[in-house]
Amino acid sequence: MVTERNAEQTRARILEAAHEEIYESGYQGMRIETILQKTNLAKGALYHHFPNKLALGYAVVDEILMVNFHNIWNEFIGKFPNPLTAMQELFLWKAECFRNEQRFKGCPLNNLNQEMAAIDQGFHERLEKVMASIQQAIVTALEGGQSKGDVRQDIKPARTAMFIMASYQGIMGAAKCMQAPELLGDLFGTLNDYIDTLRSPAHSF
Amino acid sequence: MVTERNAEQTRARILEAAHEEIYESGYQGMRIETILQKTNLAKGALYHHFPNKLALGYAVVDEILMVNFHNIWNEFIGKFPNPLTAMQELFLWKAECFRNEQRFKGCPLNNLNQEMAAIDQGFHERLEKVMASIQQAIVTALEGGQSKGDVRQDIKPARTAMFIMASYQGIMGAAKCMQAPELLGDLFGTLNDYIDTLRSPAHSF
DNA sequence: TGTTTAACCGACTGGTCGGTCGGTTAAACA
DNA sequence: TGTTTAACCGACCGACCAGTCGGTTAAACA
Repeated sequence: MVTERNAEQTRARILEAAHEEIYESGYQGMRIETILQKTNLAKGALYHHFPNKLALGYAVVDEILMVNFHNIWNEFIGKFPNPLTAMQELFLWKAECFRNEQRFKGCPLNNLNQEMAAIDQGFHERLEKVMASIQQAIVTALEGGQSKGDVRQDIKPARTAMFIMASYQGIMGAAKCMQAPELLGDLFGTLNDYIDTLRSPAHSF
Repeated sequence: MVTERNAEQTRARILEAAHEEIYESGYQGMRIETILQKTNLAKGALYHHFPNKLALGYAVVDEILMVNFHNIWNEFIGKFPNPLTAMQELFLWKAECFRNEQRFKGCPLNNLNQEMAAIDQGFHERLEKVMASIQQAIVTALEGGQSKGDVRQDIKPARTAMFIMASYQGIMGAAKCMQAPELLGDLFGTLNDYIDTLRSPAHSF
């Protein structure tokens, strides 16, 4: 049965449009009006689903950014048993994704972080949760690698995971600033060189 | 002779207040009204020195961010002959600077980059210029280190410089996001471990 | 089919904020 | 000391934009 009104789907469309707009212009630069145009909705519809702009922003973090990361991460971690290789492949894939971007907008999570983490407590809490979730995923993968003998025993997973995450975002940010996604290949290549130094030397014999 | 009106000084005070406000709230979050309060000036005075908000933002990049970086860089590069050591010391000093920050606001340059580089062409051009200037400074230092035998011959200065710069900003961004400047010690420590791998092996003998 | 309800509509509002403009005053200079 | 000019003042304007609210309509259900 076809229904012209579908609350859940409408909500999802609003969220998706908001995500795009935040990625495009930042949270503060996002305009409700633009979202209405993109979704072909009237203002009342949007404010029926979200109490205000801030709640919409929060929902994008909780329901889009969090989910997107986990989908990609699980895909790569499932494909490559060695977590170091999985990360390296993920980075190379990212570099490939954006290679021909005409206007490279960087990492959505990093963008929001830089813009809002120090300004708004609610954003800070939610973004920190996403970051912690990513870090935890990397830590778990590294620990798994250590017990399998793929990863050096002497590295501290928490510390290493945080550094890789930070470098990743820094790289995306630098390429965005230069408006040069073609730099991603080199930059992730250098990061991957570092990741190679984390491999267990046992494999060299 | 004491003058109550000093155009140059007034302009500098406006610039400084604008810089603080951008660091505090981002360019889009910066309010002209706040700058007027901070400087005890009327609107007419501000618009006498700057045609509009955008020009003020641009001037902050050109005249504050650019200068601040070079001052710090020259200080460390002058103090430590080995460029790798100079960078490591600079990072450790930064970690120390922010250790007890109650609200860690990250790197001013990175913040503006993330917020404006993809939105506004004028900001992009100016910020790219600052980034290129930093990269060039690192490249020059690395090349000097190579000819002195302090830095491995097989690394590519341009590529390495860009990676270090990206990692630096990523680290500042991650610590900002977590609102945890105490992480800087660990993160810069890990970056410094990487920098150690760039030292010329000749020194081991 | 009548009733209820939740989804959706869109004109309007109220506050915010960048920017203007006619004026005032300090400083430099003749 | 009179004149000019640039520094500075601050009331006001108008555009923008998040959010409201009284209404309308599709869908579910009795």
